[in-house]
Amino acid sequence: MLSERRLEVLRAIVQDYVGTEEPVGSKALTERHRLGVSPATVRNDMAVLEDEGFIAQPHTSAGRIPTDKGYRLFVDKLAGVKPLSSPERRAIQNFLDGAVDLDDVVGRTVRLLAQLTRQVAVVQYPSLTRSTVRHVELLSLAPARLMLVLITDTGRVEQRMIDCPAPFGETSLADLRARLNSRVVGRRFADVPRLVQELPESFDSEDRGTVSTVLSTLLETLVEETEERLMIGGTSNLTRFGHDFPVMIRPVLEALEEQVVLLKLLGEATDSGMTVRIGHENAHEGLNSTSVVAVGYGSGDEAVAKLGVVGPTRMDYPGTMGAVRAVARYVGQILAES
Amino acid sequence: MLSERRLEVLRAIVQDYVGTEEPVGSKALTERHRLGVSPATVRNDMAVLEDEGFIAQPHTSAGRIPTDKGYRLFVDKLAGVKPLSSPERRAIQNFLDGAVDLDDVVGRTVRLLAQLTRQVAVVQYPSLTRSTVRHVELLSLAPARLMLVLITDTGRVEQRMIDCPAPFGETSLADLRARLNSRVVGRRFADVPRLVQELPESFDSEDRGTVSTVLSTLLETLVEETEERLMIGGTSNLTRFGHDFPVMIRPVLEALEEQVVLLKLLGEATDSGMTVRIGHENAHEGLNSTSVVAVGYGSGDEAVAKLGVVGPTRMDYPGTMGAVRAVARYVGQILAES
DNA sequence: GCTGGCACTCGTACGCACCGAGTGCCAGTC
DNA sequence: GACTGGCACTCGGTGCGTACGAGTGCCAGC
Repeated sequence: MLSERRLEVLRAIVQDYVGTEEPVGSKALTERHRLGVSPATVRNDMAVLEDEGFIAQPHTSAGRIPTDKGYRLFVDKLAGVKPLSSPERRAIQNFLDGAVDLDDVVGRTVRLLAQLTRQVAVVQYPSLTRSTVRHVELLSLAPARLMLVLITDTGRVEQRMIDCPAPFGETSLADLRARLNSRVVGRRFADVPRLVQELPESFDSEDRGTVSTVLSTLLETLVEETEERLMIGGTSNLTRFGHDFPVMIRPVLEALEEQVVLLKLLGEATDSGMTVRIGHENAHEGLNSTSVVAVGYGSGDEAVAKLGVVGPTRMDYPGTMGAVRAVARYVGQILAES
Repeated sequence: MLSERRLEVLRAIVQDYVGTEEPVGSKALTERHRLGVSPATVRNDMAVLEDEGFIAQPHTSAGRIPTDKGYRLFVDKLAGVKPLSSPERRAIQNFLDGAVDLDDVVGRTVRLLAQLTRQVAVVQYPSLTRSTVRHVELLSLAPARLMLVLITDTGRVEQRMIDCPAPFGETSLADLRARLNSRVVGRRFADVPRLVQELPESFDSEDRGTVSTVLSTLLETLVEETEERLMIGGTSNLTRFGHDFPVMIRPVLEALEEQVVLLKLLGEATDSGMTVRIGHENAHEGLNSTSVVAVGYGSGDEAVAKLGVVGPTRMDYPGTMGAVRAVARYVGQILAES
């Protein structure tokens, strides 16, 4: 186990490196932090920290920089989450309150996060799996062509075309619409399949085919749309990545374009509490020199989706975590209100 | 007026520079192109071209590179639009055919364009102004709370909540829904205001307030949503920008994040035909070292939206223009079918 | 009007010396 | 035993001078 002072040295190294973006040496450390010991002692501590793999030297005769493992220890043990200032909180609330619909909420959230953290922000649209149904609408576009519109409690709307096996009268349509809604409105998506299972049986045999088609389209929509959408922003912050950035930035931009990668990234975050993945802890290779801070957010107690930021491993973890957590909370509130 | 050969020299310079990304000298030119004259003659021609402002030297004793004005002449007079190969055409069609809904069409288009041109692609969602109404749906969520859903012929769906001044019965609702649809379905958005103008008068006085509210919400939606959405992709292609790219890329990424800027950019493109804006021809400062190739696309004869790419001024104009034009055509077809 | 020749420019690459931040180690001190 | 001051050493970065060569402009000659 590392002594208290050595941890203190590690903390100081992380803080200085994050601030200056330059390898930090023993002398500078003692000058900028009241460690109460001489540079020589700090050097000894650094040697130990390096042996343990928490810091490294880019080359001999240079200062030390934290390794992924060093950041990990810093995040887990040495740093808390820095709460936002109250002006910041107010600004968040004001900014999010102006949103008019779900797209707008997500869009504003992305911009907000990117601005607060000066990093790339990723926000997942509220997931359908945990949402409930607000309304199902059926429209007749042509005698044998219907449109199914599904509205969720989070304000999301999905629509699908349906080609019916047989013409379907307005009365039957109204009937189906009413029965469908009475069964599923207010229910969770996960429960819908069970709830509509026996619906076709109560219809005339001539309509049964269409009813089945409608239901299977509905179920398909539920499943397909669980494949989530997301929005990203603040990519210009990548230019602040570092000196050797041209080579770093490419794979990151590429990873950010792969929605699948990002969804997996957010998906890996644990459901409750904040997840921080540092450097090589990220499964995707292109993100090996980035850290991801993610957290779930939701309209109620439960998380319906996740949001987070992607930035260089050399980031201000306490500040970033504070911003991410605060934004997630406010977005949750906004969703609950609407 | 420039002689035929001088134009030929300019064309050769543009082609070589686009290919090599290096200033091109007189000797190299004569070697790579059959100009039929000696380097010395080419040098004279180059001096003239430089006087006229078509090419420039980064520094004395370096080759020449085209100026914005040079590219302009190249695009206008010296180069055509390079048609895609038929395998490419087939690939486009196959790729776009798999789309399931509007979001998917736009998403696929962006990826396709980015991949074909190896540049940043921008696709505007089909505009509502020129679309027609496929259906208007009204749902009663609570006694005095309605939801308005507007479905366009391009497959776009917009929804709005409405708080009614007074409770609104199911019968009245059905009545309003029917009358509304009979008036506006198949009509262009621009015509809707006129068509629904006198609708409230035919309702009982107690319902009239609600009807007016509904109509004004509908009109609002039409107007507000004319503020278009768009999707961008292929930003990782920016890394291929050039050597001095860190300093170039930042303002470009920033510009790309400003939807307003992009919309203006596409908006400036003329309605019919392809628009190419080169370097400083772009109003936005951050895009002064990029060129924008944009074209309108639509489901019928008329353009409903625009798409295009943003890349370095040093781009393969004929190829890019070919790809943009081809993609726009196929997207138009897809939209017309659905 | 085109061409070959020639002097000139200037950016780049390379070698080299110097500087200084930072280290590791060791002997001395509390 | 832990800390400190001192010291030799390493090595990347910087500045400078030189050599090189691509490319130019100009001019005389065909």
